[in-house]
Amino acid sequence: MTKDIRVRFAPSPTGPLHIGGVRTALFNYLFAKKHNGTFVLRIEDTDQNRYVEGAEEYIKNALDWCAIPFDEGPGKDGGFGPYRQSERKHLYKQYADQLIKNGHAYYAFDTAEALEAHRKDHEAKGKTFIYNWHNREKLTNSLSLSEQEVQSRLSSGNPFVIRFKSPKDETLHLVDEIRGAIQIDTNILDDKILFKSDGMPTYHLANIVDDHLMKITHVIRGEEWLPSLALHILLYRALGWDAPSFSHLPLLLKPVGKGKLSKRDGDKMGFPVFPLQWIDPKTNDVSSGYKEDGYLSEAVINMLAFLGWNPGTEQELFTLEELIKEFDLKRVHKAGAKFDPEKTKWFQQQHLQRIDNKHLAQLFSEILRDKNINTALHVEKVVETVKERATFVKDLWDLSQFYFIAPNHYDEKAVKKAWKEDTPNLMHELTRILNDITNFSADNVSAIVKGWITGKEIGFGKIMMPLRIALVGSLQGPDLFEIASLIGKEETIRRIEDAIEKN
RNA sequence: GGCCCGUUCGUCUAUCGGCUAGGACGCCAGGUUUUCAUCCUGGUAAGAGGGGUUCGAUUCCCCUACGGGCUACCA
Repeated sequence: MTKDIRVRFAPSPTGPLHIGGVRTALFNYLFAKKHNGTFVLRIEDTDQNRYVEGAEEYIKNALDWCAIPFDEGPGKDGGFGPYRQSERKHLYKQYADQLIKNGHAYYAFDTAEALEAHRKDHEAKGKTFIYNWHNREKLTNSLSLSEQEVQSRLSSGNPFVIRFKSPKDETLHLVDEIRGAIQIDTNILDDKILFKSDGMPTYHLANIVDDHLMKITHVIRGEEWLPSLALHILLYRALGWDAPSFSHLPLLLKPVGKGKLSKRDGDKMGFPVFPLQWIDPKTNDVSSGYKEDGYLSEAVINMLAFLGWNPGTEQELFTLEELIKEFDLKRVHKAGAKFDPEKTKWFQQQHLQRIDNKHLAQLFSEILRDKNINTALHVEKVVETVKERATFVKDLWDLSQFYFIAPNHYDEKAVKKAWKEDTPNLMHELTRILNDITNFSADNVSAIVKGWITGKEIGFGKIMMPLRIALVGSLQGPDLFEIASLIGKEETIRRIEDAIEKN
């Protein structure tokens, strides 16, 4: 029997979940579902100073909207809870103690000011201060101080941290599932703090302890963690635990310029960087979200999946189910990807087209309701005629409002181009023709009107263009006979008479 | 500065030693739509540079350049 696959998404509740975080969550989700595994959400709130009200709720709502729900997490215990690190606080200290006992960690009493002074000092000499074998003996810790001194400091309440004792002169052979073998010389590692003076573990300790306790088999996270991989592997070894497999995802970069994608890029270029809208609780600043901007979650997910991954075929349009079926970590690209808002729109447009007319009509009806449009028209038919030109559901209104509201003004350029001196007479004649039609289907009206035009031996444009102006108000829109048929004979004739009067 | 990761059209990417380097977005042109948009067809455009290895390198190795990340009692 193979081990059950368990993955986790472990965001820090320091603000709204960024689209890059959603991508990380998505890849974890896809991997888990592909292998019938479990997707765990763990809230990494060990830094109390950076905690932001509402951030956890936002994360959950975002995953919800994206339709990538977690199987286990806060409020959904699967036997490995609690899932907030702040609620697991009591668990970590014992492991830090164990590491001290085994000689893999030590107490350090250096103040932040003292360390800062060391850094400045080294910098002035053109060197980099690293708290490790180079100088740990010269600093204030349980390796340099006598045992009595350490005991007295501890019992007198002297603030301390616990640092990992990085091994000397060793070459680590690490494996990343996406990047392959990586070698690290342990001499360049610093003695990272595992346990803070406020009684909380740092990310490094909490992460390893929780991943172990929660039986995580595959760690899939952002590339910013790659430099910490050596430390993490060393921690597993020091604790005597088997390490999970690691995959580091490439980062999402700015559409233009240098660096990774940030909130400011979205503000500057006018595209959302967050799945859901976020209102900063302190400043009341509003950051736009894909949902509120009218994007379908399917489109956003599809777009995100293709940032750093591809199925190796030429298919680009995927449903979530298809993504699960095709997903493979081995096909994740290594290099960072520049975010492209234009392509996102394309995915949106494509996914909108895939919604069936009935469902789309339902979505559109909500907009009509908001606009107080009470219509006897068959909304599904309306949607059918304009759908293909829409990217967002909200586009449907601009594209089809003439169905519901007769034109109250006529596009000037169009009138100038198509409304000639003889037009009123022709339009009058047309109303008489239309009035005699009993079967007002698009096909029938089309056949009769076209036959009439042909018989008169005048250009189609002389009739079709003014008719379009009369029905739509401008020279655009779907097939004219479809429109006429949908709004019906009486309304069609009324609009033509209106146009004659007003032009 | 140090360490790690990366580098194919403007952008996202395919290619796992044989390439006329394929697809998608964007852009341009033509066609369909007797309108506009959609749509269809076509076009534009790429292996960072230099050394090796090899009969043959985009593909393997090295160097340089460039890009990215990390270098906190943040995650």
